[in-house]
Amino acid sequence: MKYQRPKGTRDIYARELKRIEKINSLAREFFEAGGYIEMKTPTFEYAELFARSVGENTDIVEKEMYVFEVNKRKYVLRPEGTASVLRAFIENNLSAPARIFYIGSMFRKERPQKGRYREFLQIGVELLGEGAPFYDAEMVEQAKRFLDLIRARDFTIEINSIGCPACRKLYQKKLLMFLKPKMNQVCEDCQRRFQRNFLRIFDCKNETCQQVYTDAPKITDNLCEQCFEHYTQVKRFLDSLSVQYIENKKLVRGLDYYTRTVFEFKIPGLGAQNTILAGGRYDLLMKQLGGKDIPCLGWAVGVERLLLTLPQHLPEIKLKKKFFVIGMGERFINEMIKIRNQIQNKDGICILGDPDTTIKRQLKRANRFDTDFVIIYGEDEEKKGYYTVRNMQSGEQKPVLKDNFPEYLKKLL
RNA sequence: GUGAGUGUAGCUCAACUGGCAGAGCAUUGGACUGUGGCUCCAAUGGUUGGGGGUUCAAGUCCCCUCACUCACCCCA
Repeated sequence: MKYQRPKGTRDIYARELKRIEKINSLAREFFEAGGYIEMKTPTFEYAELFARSVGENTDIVEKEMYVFEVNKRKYVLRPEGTASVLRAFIENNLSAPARIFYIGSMFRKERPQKGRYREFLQIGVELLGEGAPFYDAEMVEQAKRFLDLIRARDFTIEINSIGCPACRKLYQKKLLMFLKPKMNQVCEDCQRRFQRNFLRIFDCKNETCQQVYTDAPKITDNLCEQCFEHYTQVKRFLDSLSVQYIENKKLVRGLDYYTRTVFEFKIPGLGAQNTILAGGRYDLLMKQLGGKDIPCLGWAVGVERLLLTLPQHLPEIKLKKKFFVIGMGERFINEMIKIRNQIQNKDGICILGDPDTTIKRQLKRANRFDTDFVIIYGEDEEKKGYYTVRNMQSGEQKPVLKDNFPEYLKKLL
């Protein structure tokens, strides 16, 4: 094999592509009905943008971005959508509150595994300029409705509050006091995590680490008064909205910019990558990127992971009927074309057989193409002025007068 | 970046302790000259991922390398 696609990328075609397009179009309708506008931001951005938003010392920035340099300027293929949307919001002087959604490829240079690619599709939404707890709850409810719409099943909703920098600072001290004597019991990764992004230790998959953390103080129980009040109200609104959720005090986020409410939607049976949708509040990011000091929140869903969880036939895709035109000799070409055009104009799928070959061979082709109906045209048909229409499933076959064919077609389609 | 597993025909996979590289499906042709699927017969199809080594002999053992898969890190 001479050429191969780059590691972690996919060639998407036929049914798979149709399913993705279907999800995308459902998403568009869904978000537009909710008053959101679609935004397309560039696939690449200046590298600084993500260092500042996602976090200087997250792995995404340190080792997972596709960085390239042109004329001494550093660019990256975007690893996520939020930073770009905020940048665009600021740069285009949009007014808050703004409701924006996006659909597009993101890029991360990770080792691929199940449900993980180096180029992957995300659908995301951002609600810029709303700080009230009602909107936290509404976004969770919106995410749930979206998954319901595309008929994802068996997902669980986990929520938590990771507070603001003020409560986190006090909490960090408390956690350190608890963990200091136990540091030698946790894995190397956790020791490193504690230095860089200390909340992430709760994400560790190591069981002995988790045992240590079970008794550790949680950020959720150490929120400042305002954050606590906010979180309480978010949960109250979720109850009013009849959203079933699990409160997971160990739930944290990998990106640096999150504050207060965070949530993840998980589905079992996906291997290690069981989070299909995630989001939360990021009240400080807008200002950090040079915009006004306004609170924001959002979520994003990984399309590939989503598709892994949906049964093959979902989302429903209307199948067009397939036709195959058999001509019994080159001199029937014009009539074959005429038949084909009639079918295609009425939104049917139609391909032509090679009139130089036998009817047997053409039928075989038609069969392999998974044809619904075959139209046969040859000397007999010419003489008597009809088309022979063969139903490939039942094998039934009958002559249809040329004049009646458009009418007959309508019934078949 | 780290670890484990797997690479044999277009696809799915066999091949004992190192001893002639095979089967099913698919493809092509025929049985069957304007009628596909089913059946039967036959044919085509291979640098065993690549390179090196050990050996009389390597798909099999050793080393290197590439790719894929899963997991870790990280994350949707």
